[in-house]
Amino acid sequence: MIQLSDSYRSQPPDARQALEQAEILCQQRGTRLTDLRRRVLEIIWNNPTPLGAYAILDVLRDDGRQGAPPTVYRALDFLLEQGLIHRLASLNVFIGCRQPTCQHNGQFLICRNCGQVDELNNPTIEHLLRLEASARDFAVLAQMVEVLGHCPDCQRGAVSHAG
Amino acid sequence: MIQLSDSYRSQPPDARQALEQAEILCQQRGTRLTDLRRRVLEIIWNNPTPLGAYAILDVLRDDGRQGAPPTVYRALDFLLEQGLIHRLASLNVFIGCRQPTCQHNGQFLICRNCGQVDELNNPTIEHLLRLEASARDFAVLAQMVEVLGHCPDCQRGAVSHAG
DNA sequence: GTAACAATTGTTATAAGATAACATTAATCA
DNA sequence: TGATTAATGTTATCTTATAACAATTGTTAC
Repeated sequence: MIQLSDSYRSQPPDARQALEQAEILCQQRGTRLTDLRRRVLEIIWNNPTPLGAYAILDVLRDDGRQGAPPTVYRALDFLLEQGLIHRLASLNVFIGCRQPTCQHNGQFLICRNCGQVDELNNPTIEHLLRLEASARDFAVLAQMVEVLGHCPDCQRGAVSHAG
Repeated sequence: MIQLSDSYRSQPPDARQALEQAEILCQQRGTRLTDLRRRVLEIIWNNPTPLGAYAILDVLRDDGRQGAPPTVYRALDFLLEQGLIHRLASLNVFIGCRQPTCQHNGQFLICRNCGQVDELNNPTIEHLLRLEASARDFAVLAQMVEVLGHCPDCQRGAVSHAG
């Protein structure tokens, strides 16, 4: 009997809630969620699909903020360190983490058509990878599990593409 | 009882053998393994660690060949299509496939220190991912599973870094 | 409060990875 | 052989990411 992981796409991402949680987490950890960092996190959560660094920069500039690539990348580095966002290496984009309280890597279903991403958290997969690694004396720092394909909507012929 | 996958690092990669097999596969499929494509595959296999596109281009130029980025990327696209190489998205590098005859995605243990990569093939992980996907009506095109960490040698304090 | 120090952000420049568009050459086939 | 397709050459450009240093802001000791 195989247990599937919880799904998170069904719970629509809530930017406000994510920001509140981030605030609390950073306070607990003694790290500083500055204006810039909070705003970057908010931009990521507000978008229906994950954004690249330069797309985030564009929004910051629309805000009237100054900024160059390092501005964004530094904020992203902080958010990654705090486990508040994930980076999807196959698309070079960033997505808000649905469960920032627990250390995890997550697995992602990425739609190539519309860019929508579903974050899973199947502990068996994570466990199996750790098992394979330790059987080879390999010390794991991070796992990247990304599944590329087509989401249900796009299979049905929806034509909206990622913005 | 969990079954671990075969390991491939123990079998040292053999460029000549890989090229022979590629030749046969392309012949069977009616695709053309041209001089350029064969040479790119050979360059990838000859290197102990996976190479990026521009590193491959450098070697081609050392050969005395003409070439620009598209030259390499087109050859890489062909080799990817034929399943003769894999692309590691977390490092933007390319590695020869140890079992090009069967359709698979593979899992990779990538050493952040020395760049060595071990290709696994744990069918359970692949199966679990397909299961998770189909439970969400997600149509899978490709899986990307990459584990970043430190290989046994580098844990023991070997200091050689990726070239 | 203020000086000293650390952390964050601003700024310029550039590195690294990838592709678009079109010209040229090589292979295949009627 | 000429027409057609596939592959490669070539130039330019786009996207992603980081290095290096300056300016600003926050924090702490006094």
